[in-house]
Amino acid sequence: MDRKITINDVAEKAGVSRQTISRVLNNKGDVNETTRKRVLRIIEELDFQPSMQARSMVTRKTNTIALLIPDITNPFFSEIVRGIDRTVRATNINVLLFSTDEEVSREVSCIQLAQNYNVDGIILCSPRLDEINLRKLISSKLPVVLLNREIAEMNKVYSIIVDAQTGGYTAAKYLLDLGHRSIGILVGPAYADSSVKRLIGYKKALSDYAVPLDESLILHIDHQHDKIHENTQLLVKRNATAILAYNDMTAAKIIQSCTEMGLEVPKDISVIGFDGIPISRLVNPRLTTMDLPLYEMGEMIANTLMKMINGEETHTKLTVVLPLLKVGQSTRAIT
Amino acid sequence: MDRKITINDVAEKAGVSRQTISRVLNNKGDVNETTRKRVLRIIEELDFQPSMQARSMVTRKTNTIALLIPDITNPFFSEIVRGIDRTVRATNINVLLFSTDEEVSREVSCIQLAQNYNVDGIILCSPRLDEINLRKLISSKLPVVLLNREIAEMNKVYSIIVDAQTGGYTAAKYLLDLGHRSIGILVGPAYADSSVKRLIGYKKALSDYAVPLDESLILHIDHQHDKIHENTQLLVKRNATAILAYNDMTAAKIIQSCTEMGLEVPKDISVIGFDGIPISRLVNPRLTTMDLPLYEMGEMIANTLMKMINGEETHTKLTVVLPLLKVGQSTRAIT
DNA sequence: TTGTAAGCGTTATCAA
DNA sequence: TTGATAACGCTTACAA
Repeated sequence: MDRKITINDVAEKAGVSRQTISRVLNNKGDVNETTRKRVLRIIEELDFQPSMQARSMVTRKTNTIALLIPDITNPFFSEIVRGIDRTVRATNINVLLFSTDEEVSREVSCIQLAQNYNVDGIILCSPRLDEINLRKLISSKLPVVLLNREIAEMNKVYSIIVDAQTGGYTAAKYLLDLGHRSIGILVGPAYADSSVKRLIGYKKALSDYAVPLDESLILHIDHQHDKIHENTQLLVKRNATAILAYNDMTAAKIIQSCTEMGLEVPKDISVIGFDGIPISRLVNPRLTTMDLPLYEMGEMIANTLMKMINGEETHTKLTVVLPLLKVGQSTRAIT
Repeated sequence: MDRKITINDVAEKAGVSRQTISRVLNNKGDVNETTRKRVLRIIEELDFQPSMQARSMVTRKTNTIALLIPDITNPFFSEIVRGIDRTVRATNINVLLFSTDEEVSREVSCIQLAQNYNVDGIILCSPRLDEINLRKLISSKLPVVLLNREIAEMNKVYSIIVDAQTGGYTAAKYLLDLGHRSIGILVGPAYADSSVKRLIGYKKALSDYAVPLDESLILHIDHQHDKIHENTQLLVKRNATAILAYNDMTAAKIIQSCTEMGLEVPKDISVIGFDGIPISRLVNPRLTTMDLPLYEMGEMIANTLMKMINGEETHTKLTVVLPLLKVGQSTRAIT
């Protein structure tokens, strides 16, 4: 039964103390060049892998961050995760991934877990987590970055949020400019801040154009059972000439539903997405969407967290990302 | 400066030894019911989070597995990851995610890192990693599961692979049955086993139908700079009436290129995808594709790895997953 | 330039 | 039912 090779095995074989091995490992303190070479050779020979656990215990650094997101298969998140991963990688930090499925109980236990792991920092995307648990987390010494979640009077936390209101406004305004007056909107669950904000923007645009608000054109979808098809049918039945989709994935499904109903996009009905994920360019017709710099958002998140971890003061407490209109072929002027 | 609460703090406050706290924590050994209650209350009060590092050091279990994949934004992987994550979660195991971008040097260092973390097991998807490094990993005591990679005479490892050959054969046969005789194929890089196998299946189908092989219809694409548009143009110029795509994402891009060239899919040209990712149902026209049970593959991978970790003998050393033809609207019979 | 001793926070083992 | 002691593998601080 072969035990794992430890620093002691290396020390013994090299005929030096384990402290010297440690010095070689960490390039710290002076080590005789001959000794260093020999130690390195022996490390290689024995295929010695220093234990991060043991190291963490004394350095109080794990070089690991926790990442809590609802669903890794959602391209919105996976793009951001890629940005985060690529960025932290350069600093030898690794990512512990927790998928939460937006279940609050799971989020709470994942946060606990992350703390058990003594991660150096945590990135949290969780629209539903209650304020009490959120504040508790932030009050701990652990550096925290929030994605799409703001919290008042907490200057120990950094948030990056999408300006959903302006996004909703811009998208609606664009359709209004195209002549649409009956615009349906499919937003996310009502508890999500982004849904609320998106609706405010939408309503503001309508009112700016003196278009009376038709509440029946506002529909909410649930993350789990989305019922896009039913909702699209409803909106069509209610004479919507354009639809603001919850996100690009939803937009693609809406277009599909329209096609199945014998409607052509954008000839018969316009559809506009949100997020600007890679797929938005691949569906047919190419989506008009509110584009977000997802990868770059991941970079910003990671960079800020790393600064916090290193104890550097960050002046930025909040980054607001503005979605930009990217015109594709899923919208057109009404005649 | 508030240190982290340790088991000793709890012990002191509860007026018992730390061993008793440990017993309560692990439900191991007898503890007086009154004591247990008190200890639990104090744990709650102090918000004590046991350190996994310290625990791991003595138990030699980290409850963590490493997951090495090329790219998390690729839906093929993110679906599988979701299956893995959901499955291991039930056993209180967590996932350390390493994105490798298919760079061999990074793969090697990630494997090292995973070992530094003393993970309990590792899931590896790395078509390019050299056999020497791979065998070295497998020879260690660490349980390993390979995705889309077989290795000979190694009965310490479990592989799950897609039957790319049959997949290529079935797809090509389907197109041949539809009357196509000039079938282009876009496969992945030549070093990837899956590309080679896919081509073998494709060629076999052609020969079964006595269709002469036209090498100019076989194109390889690179993971990084895919040049789908150029390749599609080439195939069209060479009079392909159908194209077998590398995967669904590629298929969507091919369709887009065709559209830009003024060709209609499937009227003018048929396109068939591979993998059956969710997007295949959302592009227009809906993709005909070789469908794979990605989520379930993730489950299988996770379950097998957990068995290996628990020291249970697994009779299965290899799972071959058969892609099934799922007819959509991107293909049609030639007249 | 190198070595010795102590300690990180937990569990295992044995004794009480 | 509980406690004392050693051990896990490493780094830090100090001494040689």
